[in-house]
Formats: sequence, structure tokens, C-alpha cells
Amino acid sequence: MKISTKGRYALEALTYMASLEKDTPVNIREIADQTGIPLKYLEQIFFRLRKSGILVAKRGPSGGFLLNPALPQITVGDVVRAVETDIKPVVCLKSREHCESGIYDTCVTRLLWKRISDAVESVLDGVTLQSLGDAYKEKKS
Amino acid sequence: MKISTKGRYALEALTYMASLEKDTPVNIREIADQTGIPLKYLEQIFFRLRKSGILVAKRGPSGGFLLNPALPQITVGDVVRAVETDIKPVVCLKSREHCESGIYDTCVTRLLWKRISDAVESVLDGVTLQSLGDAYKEKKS
DNA sequence: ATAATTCCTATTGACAATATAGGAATTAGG
DNA sequence: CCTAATTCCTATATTGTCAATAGGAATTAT
Repeated sequence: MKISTKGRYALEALTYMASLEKDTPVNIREIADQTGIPLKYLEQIFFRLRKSGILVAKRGPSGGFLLNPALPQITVGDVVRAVETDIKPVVCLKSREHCESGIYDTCVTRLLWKRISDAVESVLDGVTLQSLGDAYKEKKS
Repeated sequence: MKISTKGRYALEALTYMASLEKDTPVNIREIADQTGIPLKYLEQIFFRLRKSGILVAKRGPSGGFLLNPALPQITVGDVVRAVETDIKPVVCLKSREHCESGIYDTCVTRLLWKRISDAVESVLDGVTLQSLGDAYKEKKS
């Protein structure tokens, strides 16, 4: 029951960005240095975050990334879903076809996994990046 | 964010056992056959479940395993904790020493993981094997 | 033009989860 | 007592996914 480093890294990097409250692009190298996340790995993560619309990129000198200003209410759930390949605790929650045992209709444990999955997503969806960034600023000051 | 097969297998096997409501030992081979879990793998899982007191074993011919009759209220949380090596979504929830980043005190994302972990465990601890066994019996009839 | 940056994919490396194997210990029943 | 059935326990192999590295293409400010 582990959160992948992709999810952790994404959130730590974005929390840092949110705390800056900048409206000009932030250099990814600066973020990597400040957070200790491997640069090239962070590039991959930001690539996904941009494709999913959470980040906006600007290339070339003095380029960088910016939290999408059109989406002021990005949640942790948005972020984790963008970078994590599988957010469900068991594959059979994705669809009937993913059930590996052929007893989909009489499976009682799946209902339990569903409750867990719902509980997790409800926490994830209830926290915004903004609030994390604010808390981070608060703690550093 | 995956539940390991150890956790799933353990729960499926025990649900099956609970549904039988037997007070004589159940052969592990029967359970493996009925659930499709690899026999030798299930042996390992049951080994842990016995060590943690959830199961009672009887060796020799007509031996087998029995849900510990002294513990009528075993929860899913008990089971998962017995077989899963790591139930926490990030290691830094275990103790300060497990923090990998050296910013334990100002880490804001850890508080989020904590909320998720608590939400998960609260579901796990709120469901008994008995209730799963009953639901299973119900569905099969 | 050049240098700084993001973009994108491929590949490698490391590690934990999964599964298999084999024999030791125990015990019921003849 | 002997045998066969079972759990007990540890070691090892296998697999798969995650994590990380690498390298060059595309873009753009100066």
C-alpha cells in the first residue's frame, strides 16, 4: 500500500511552486535543487503534469513551468491521478474485465477494496495545492 | 497504491474459511483449490497468520487450520497487518527516523499521507472477517 | 547564432513482490 | 511401531514494476 515516488515528488515539487506564488515561469532545475528530486526524473513527471493541464510550460531561455492559472483549484487528487499509473488498490475496481478470478458477481472482498479506494480519493480530492503551498510558506517562516 | 497479493489472498482464504463455520480444521489444500491461490504461497501466508494468532493449526493427518476461536472479532485490519510488510503509504509515517528528506518538521505533505493512512485503516478496522464470511455465504446461496 | 530551456522516448538498474522448492517436524490411524 | 498426511520453516528463483539515467530533438530569448 505505497504511494509511488512519482506521486510524492510531484506533490512536493508543486507544493514548492505554489508557495512561491510567482506568475513567471519557474526553472525546473531550481525546483530539483530545492527539493532534492533527480532532475531528469522530475522532467518526466512535469511532462505528465503539463500534458494533463496542471502545468503550463514555457521553453527557451528564462523558460520554465507555471501552475496553470486557469485552474486555481487544483487538488492533490488531480496531481496524483496525473502521474500515478494506478490509483486503485486492486485492478478489479477498474472494470469487470480486470477481475482475475471469474467470480466478479459474488466477490465480497472487492466491495471492501472499493470502500478503501473511495476513502482515499475523498481525502485526495479534498485538499488543494493552494492550501498545501500556504501551509508550507507558514512553516518556513 | 496497491494492495499486495498477500493481503488479497489472505482475505479471500479467510473469508472462505469463515463462511464454512466449521469447528474442525480445514485442509489448506482444499482452500487453495477452492480459491485458486498457489498452495505453497498460501502456506507462507498461513504461517504468518498463525504466528500472529489469527489462525490455529493442527498437524498430521486430518489436520488443518482453524480461525482462532478465542478471537471472534478478527478484523480485516488484523489480517492485513499480519501479512503485509508495509501498511503505511509512505515510510516517514512510521517514525521520524524514516524521513528521507531531513525536513521532517516542516514537511506538509506528510500530514496528508497521514490522513490517507488513517482513512484506510479506519475502513480496515471496521470490517470483521465474520461479516465477510456471512456476505460470502449469502451471495453463494 | 548561440545557449538555455523544455520535450519526448528509450534504456538501464535496482528492488520488492511473487512464487516455487525441499525437506523437517508432528501426528492420526492401522 | 510404521506410514502417510499434514503443517512448519527457510532458502532460492523468478518476475515485474518502479525509479532513475541518458541522449538528443524542438523551441525561443538574447
